Amino acid sequence: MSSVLKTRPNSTTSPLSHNLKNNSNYVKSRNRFIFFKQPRRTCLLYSKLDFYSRTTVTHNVTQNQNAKICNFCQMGNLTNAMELLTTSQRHELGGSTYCSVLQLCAEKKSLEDGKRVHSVIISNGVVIDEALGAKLVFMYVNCGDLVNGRRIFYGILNDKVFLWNLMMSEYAKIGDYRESLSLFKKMQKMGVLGDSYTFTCVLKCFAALGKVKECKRVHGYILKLGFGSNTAVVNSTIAAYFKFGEVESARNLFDELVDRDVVSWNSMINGCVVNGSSRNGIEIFIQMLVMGVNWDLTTLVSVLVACANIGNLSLGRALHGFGVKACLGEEVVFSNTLLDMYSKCGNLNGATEVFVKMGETTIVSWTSIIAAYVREGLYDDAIGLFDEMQSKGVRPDIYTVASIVHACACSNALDKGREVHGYVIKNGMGSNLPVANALVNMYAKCGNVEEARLVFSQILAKDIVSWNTIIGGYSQNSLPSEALELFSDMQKQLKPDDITMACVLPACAGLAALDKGREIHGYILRRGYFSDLHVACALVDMYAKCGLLGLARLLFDMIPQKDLISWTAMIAGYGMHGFGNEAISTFKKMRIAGIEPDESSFAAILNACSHSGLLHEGWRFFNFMRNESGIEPKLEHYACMVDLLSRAGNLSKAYKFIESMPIEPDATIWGTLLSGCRIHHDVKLAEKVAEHLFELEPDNTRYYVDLANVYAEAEKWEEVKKLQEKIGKRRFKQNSGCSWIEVGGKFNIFVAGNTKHPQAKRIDALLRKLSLQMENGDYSTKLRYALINEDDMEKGVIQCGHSEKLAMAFGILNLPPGRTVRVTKNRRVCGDCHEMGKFLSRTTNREILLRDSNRFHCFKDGLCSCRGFW
DNA sequence: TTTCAAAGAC
Repeated sequence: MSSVLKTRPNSTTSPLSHNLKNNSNYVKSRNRFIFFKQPRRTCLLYSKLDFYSRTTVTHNVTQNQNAKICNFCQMGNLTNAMELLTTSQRHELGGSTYCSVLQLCAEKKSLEDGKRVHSVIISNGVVIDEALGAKLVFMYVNCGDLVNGRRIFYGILNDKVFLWNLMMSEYAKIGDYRESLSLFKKMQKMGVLGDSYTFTCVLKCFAALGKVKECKRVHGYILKLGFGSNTAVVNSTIAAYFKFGEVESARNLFDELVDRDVVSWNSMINGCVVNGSSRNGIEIFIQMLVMGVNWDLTTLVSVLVACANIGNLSLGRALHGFGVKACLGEEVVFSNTLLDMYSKCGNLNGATEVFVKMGETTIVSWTSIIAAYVREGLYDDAIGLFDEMQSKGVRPDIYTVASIVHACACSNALDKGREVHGYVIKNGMGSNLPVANALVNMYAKCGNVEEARLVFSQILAKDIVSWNTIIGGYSQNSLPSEALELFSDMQKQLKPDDITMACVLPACAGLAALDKGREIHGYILRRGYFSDLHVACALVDMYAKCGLLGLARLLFDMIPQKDLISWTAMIAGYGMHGFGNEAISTFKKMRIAGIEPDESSFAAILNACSHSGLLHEGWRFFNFMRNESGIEPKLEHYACMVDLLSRAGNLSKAYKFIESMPIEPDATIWGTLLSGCRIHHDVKLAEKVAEHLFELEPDNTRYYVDLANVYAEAEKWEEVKKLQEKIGKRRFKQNSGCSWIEVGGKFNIFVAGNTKHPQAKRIDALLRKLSLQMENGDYSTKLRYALINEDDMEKGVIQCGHSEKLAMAFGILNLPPGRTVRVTKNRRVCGDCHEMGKFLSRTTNREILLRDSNRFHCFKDGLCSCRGFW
């Protein structure tokens, strides 16, 4: 083995590459158990075989013919050897001649010739004794025909351990570890004693099958048999322990190993790297250098992977130099690893340079360069490379497919994603988990939840990634109930991890499912997941959206390394609760902490300003964003500004502002101005604005309702009637407005005019009583609001039964005195209910927290925290 | 010995 590595790494005239190229046995055999491949051992074995041939096959043949054939064999001339063999008479051929030709067939991997030799042997009636049988087995196995190899092997019942090893290692090589191990059992039954090669193979098989106990038992057996200091055996024991994550045991074995070879060192380095301690792997490599141990291609590859894992570009570059000096530059595996290292260290140029300079490329090279582009967010380029690769006849494998599907997911390329899905099905890759999971993610990210669910349901052995992906998919597509349902299904089969938490918490936030959120928080604390930034941030967001702003702040303060997203979550939390000034001071603190806002954090701060009516501050942020941060405002930013202007009564300014926008205003922008018109009773402008809206979204009921209310509030009843008729003719499709309240972990959902609830009568009685009190007291019912509401559209009747009112009344009736009533509504709160909320809070001495689709309303002592900004 | 899949803010 070490003969390949005579060179010192720094030698400029390194024959390493030369050796690697000319000694084809080396590279290909590195990971195989088969000992024939090792030059020295090969000779040993061959001489053994020849010995058997010479001693056991009878020589009653013409020496001349046999000598000729053997001569051809020695020269490697299979064609001539075959011709002579097939044209010779039976009596002219000796046993050793068949063996020589079979040997050559095996070397040349010519199964066809090998089979012909076999049939000649049969037709000549030659007795297949142990030696000839062994050669036949060797030929078949070496040519990849394990079935025939095994048939003959069993026929001759050979007790020579090397043949058993051959069979076992070949089965292990093709991944049939069970067959390999069953051979080992048969071998033991027959009383054939295993040698170091046998145990190396047995360990490899048990390790591959994940059989920890069996590996340890074999380890004990090995020690008993005295193989405890055999380097090859210890090397595979080290590898086995690493496979099970028992880093300490592996380390101890290595430390106690006297004759360490390069494989021992490589096993150590690679074991550390795959067990998540890349730094230790690098340290061991350095130790190797210090001690002057020769390294090889495998060493460099493992250390490069370590560099990629921890982003150590400078060491990666140094290793690049090492490799080139050692003439490994032409090794495709080296280049592939190098390419991936540059990419994972964030150096796309380096990766591209390696790729371009590569003489020979493989599917791994293509996949790595595609993944490099995906990593940098250059999805279209990645897809372009994918197409280019295919046009060059390189067929994508599961790795390529998983990468490209991911690119499709990130760039919303549903059509391309579907095309790749077709390729996956056609090529039977659908059962590969990373591929299937990537597909689920792609469909979900492209907003196609049904197809995501379909692919998910077809995965037979779903893993944690599959579950997290589908739960996250539902969360992101605003289907929180489905996400929570899947979360509970998942718990029946798997233990959720930190990523599950980050996937499911937004669903709790979406539903304002405080009890569920608290339960998950408990789980997070028990498992120590709070240290994960994603989890912590999702938790802050969840509490803010469930109305516990103080707790959100407390948790936010506990995050040691706050990033842009956590700051933004907190700013948005303050904003939706109407704490504009706190949002601003948080924004300032963020910048002091050295974190610069992006367009999302500007959206959060502008929203906060608009929910608190902070007009001047809003403008300041807007200008700062445009002029100093150099971020081009998007629709959501413009919407905040229109909101601020129009609420403050600057309606014509707002109109001009919209007209001056460099991007096309959407319905949300115009809708915001229409709301402003309603607040300030500007009928004329409202009509003008509504025209835009009816054109942009003719099926959206909300804008008809808003305009109708503008008319109603101006007491233009004729116009109201006309609009109602217009509405009546249209058939609107929409989700119904509903409100819900969580009591005792159970959701109570109310829709407008709901009379089917078990407590409907009690609720109705309470609301009637309160309405009467309102009319008699300070609260003159704002009838104008009640004239028409979006919720009334479905029922067609105006009634005192809006969902949020029902939910608030239910909360008061069912929650203990003093407990805050938390209600969530999927649309904006109606004015009538808003008044009722204030009144309820005073008469029942309760705090009522109502979250509508826009923000929080905290009703307390007859007042609302929104101060009219909603 | 190399290539792949899941999470947080607006």
